[in-house]
Amino acid sequence: MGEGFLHFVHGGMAMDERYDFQRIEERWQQHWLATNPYHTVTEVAKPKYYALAMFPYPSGKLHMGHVRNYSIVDVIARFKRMQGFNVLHPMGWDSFGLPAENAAIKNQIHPSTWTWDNIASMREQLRQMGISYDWEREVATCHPNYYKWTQWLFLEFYKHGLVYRKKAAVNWCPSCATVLANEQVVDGACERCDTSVIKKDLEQWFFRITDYAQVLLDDLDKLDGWPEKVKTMQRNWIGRSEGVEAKFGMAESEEKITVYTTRHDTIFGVTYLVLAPEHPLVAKLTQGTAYEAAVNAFVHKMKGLNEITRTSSETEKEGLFTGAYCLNPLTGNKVPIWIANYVLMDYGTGAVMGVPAHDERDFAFARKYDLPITVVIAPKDRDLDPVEMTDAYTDDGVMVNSGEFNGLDNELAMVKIADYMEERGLGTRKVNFRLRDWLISRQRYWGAPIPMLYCDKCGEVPVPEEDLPVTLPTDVEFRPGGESPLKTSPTFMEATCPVCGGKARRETDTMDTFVCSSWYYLRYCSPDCNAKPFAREDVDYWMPVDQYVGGVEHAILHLLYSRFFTKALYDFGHIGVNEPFQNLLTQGMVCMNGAKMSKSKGNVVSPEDIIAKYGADTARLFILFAAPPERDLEWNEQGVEGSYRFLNRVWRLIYHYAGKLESNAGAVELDDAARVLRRMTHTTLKRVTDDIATRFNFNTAISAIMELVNACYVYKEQPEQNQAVVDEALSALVILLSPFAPHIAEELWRAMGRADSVHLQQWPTYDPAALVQDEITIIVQVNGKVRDRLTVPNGLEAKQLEQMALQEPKILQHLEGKQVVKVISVPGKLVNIVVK
RNA sequence: GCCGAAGUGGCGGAAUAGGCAGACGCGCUGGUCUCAAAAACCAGUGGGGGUGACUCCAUGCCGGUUCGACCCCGGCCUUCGGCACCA
Repeated sequence: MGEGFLHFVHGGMAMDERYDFQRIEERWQQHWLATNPYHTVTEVAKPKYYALAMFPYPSGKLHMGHVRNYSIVDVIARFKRMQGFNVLHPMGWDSFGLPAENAAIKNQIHPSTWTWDNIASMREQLRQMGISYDWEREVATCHPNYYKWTQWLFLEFYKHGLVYRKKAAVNWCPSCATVLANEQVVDGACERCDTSVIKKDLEQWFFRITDYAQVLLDDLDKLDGWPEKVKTMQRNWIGRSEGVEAKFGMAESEEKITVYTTRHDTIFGVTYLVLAPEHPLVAKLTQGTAYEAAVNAFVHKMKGLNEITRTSSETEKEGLFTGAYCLNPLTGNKVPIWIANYVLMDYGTGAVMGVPAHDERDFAFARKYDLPITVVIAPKDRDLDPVEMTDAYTDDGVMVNSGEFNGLDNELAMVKIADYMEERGLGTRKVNFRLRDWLISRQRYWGAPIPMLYCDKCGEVPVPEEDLPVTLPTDVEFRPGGESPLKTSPTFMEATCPVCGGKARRETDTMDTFVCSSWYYLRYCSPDCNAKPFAREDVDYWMPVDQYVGGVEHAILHLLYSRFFTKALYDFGHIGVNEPFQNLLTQGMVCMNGAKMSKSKGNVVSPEDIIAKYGADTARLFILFAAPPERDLEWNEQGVEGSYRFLNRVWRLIYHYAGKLESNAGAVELDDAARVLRRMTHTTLKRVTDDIATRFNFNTAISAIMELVNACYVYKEQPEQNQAVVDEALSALVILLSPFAPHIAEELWRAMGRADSVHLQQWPTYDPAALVQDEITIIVQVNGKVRDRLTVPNGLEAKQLEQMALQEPKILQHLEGKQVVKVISVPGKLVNIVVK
């Protein structure tokens, strides 16, 4: 046989007959804790690999979703490490946030105490999982050494004009008593607590993410390693559209109303115009008219409605005529101005034109209020009669009733009309985005304080860099209410203006926790850096993250904000990459009885219990075996027992051989059984390597390892066994198992007499020569149906196979009375005989 | 409504490039061992028909391409996820 990459088993550590997972896991966890074998440093000469799981909020308890997430990344990290990469695999805590503060109010415990206690217990649980983290890089966003730099970055964005303060109608969650970003409002409700969100007019801080809308959209095309689903969701969220802002002059004044439309080819068909109830012109148009009272009542009613009912497409369209008219810029026709619930003030211009013939929503509205319908685009195959129409016609067609544009395809008219309007000052082309600026102010205590001051003389003043961090005061009261608890701290509020030296007032709002999590992957590169948020040389080496893994629930929020941060920091010249995450894997949920595991559904299985009962290796193995990573996973305790049984089976196999295999005295001719086992060893090496490296299909990788174990058991029954072949198989087995079940693999490795760690081994490569089979099975089909199997020498050519197939008695039976039309012969695979 | 993903045994899932459908595991059935049980080990396990060698059916449904389709194309159905008055 070949020289083989492995040595022989000759007794190592004494081995228990029983697989005592508790003792084993504890032993190696202690060892890893003491030696931190996964500590990594920047080594420019070595190829790097940055493996990252989304860091958790420290709720205090690990759940199965965490276990799955971290197990997946750990396999990748261990695999890459064994392949010779310098692997960065850090862990930390997204540790600011509301639950800590709610606990403070409820239990009279300080958020800081609550949080750090939780971190301690979760860190312990992670250690019990045996994940290969570099614990020296641990970060916590609530630590002053971290949030100092969050504040520094805020000021950096401020300096570059990407942070501003404005008064705006913002989303307010009455239950959380704070404002929310658009992204945190789901179906008009708070994404945390599901309470209906209301609008409040407040002075708030914003990040100018809209400046990056176009590049955030464009660069999605570069992210080949991201799931299409996530990119689609981001594209959707950014919501780019191209259209025209058209100016409608008033019939009886000099006012102009600007509307935004993407269907300027239909402007000739405008029969009414609608303003958002909040539109500033509404009051002006109706003041002192007969319509004023009714319109005011309508506007008042709309303001009282919450976000859900107001923006749901289920909601009946409701509107009211204002009594005013404007003029169609293309036809000069008088157009009535309405207000309606479905027009939103914060998109476009807050005013839309109504073209019932070619827009579903306008059609419904026009039918309801009996507004005229003018057809301006005709389908090629029929005529449209406004009276007969039951639906708007929204497809392409030929222009009609459109003056000089009649007869053109509407797509061409789109261009011509835009040109026409621009030439005459009737409108301008405009690109619009649905993405809004990111509101980051939170009226809560447990967050990074926004480092700004207000001076009566100098106005808004940033806290100087040398005064950072602005630390959270401890003399605050926690009580439910709408004001930041920081306002209850006298020592915090009062400050000195760094510009004039006079009295200044501190900003009391804290930052959205998504700000903290938008750059933590950079801090991991140089967690101890004191002069900057991160050291340039470290970031240059480690970034981008090679593989990021987390739940799809962050598809927009965290992933979009992080991309924005990376791009901005790139533009400021602080980092050399403009996308943070090269490859993204969105793992599926952990379910039980068909529903996502959750407290509210009462179908939760605690990782602690599973680890206590079966051990971490079993838990990891099952969770990786039960489904591929992207797919939802159905938890099944019997499946867990299966994984536990498998580890026991491996244990007994090694136990059987440990100390009994002796050094082989040179090359021996292998018999059939030994050759089969050796081939199995090498096909398994290939399969497992491919499954991990190219597809992250850990479930099939584990299946392959199981098959190798089964093959070893079969070979164990051989009276004459080739010890070198067995040793090679067992060594491969333990190495292949090591990323999945690190504790037992280490224990077995040592029991096999190895002095060094299995986790420090080089990932083995397979011997292609060992895969070669002398004889292979060829299937023989007649009309595509399998009729026979032939065992033939490997390497026969098509013609030879065909001849052999045509001589088989079984095949001849099927050919009887038929005529052979054609024979397809694929060497190494099959022969298909087509008959009539 | 729009966008996306997925539908394969009793269950979780395999089939990597269009070539043996159901790997691996769970469950179940039978057996060995045992006073007995558990564990472990061995055998079987998609459905129908046949004593049998065998044979027919089968990857949500209908059609197509192909010597050959779980896989490619067209049309539907169902489930899940996202978006949802964005002008």
